[in-house]
Amino acid sequence: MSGGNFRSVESPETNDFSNNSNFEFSEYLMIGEWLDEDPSSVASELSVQNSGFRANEADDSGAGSSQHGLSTSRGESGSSRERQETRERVAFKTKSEVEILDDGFKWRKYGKKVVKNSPHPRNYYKCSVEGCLVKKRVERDREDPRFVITTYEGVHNHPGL
DNA sequence: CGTGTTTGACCGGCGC
DNA sequence: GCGCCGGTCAAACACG
Repeated sequence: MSGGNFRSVESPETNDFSNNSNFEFSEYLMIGEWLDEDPSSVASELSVQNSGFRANEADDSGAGSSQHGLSTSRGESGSSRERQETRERVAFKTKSEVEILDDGFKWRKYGKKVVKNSPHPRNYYKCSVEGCLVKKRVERDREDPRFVITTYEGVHNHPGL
């Protein structure tokens, strides 16, 4: 991996996705956008939109240019309770054969676990940027392996935006 | 040499 | 109190 940049400034290399259908239509479904204190809106808001997500198989060169709307900065209210930042959870259901979805940021895998509820393993990623405590959870749909559930947790802090 | 990936073990919370 | 489940860390390794 050597994306280097988080967004824009893609390598001049030619993206040849022949064997693997690199559908750029990447459509993601916003499963839910809820806070730790508002789990009522889970799986309630379903929106189908088109973004600049791109599915890569292994080698990727073009950094997708995506500007998430994750900016629900919520001031800390709870006195002595939990840390700060790391509450916004956004689940995306993307139709992709690969789990490596380049959202424009670099992620470092820090663990893999198999949940009993799914015959597929769940991958845990964290932003490689220091100071950025954003975490990403990637999991496959247990009934539709062709779908990938990507859950973003937290907001990016690095000056990349 | 550095970074990131990989796998297993460990831990905390919750349920029973 | 123990068992289960999910989540995280850590050491080693692979690769550029």
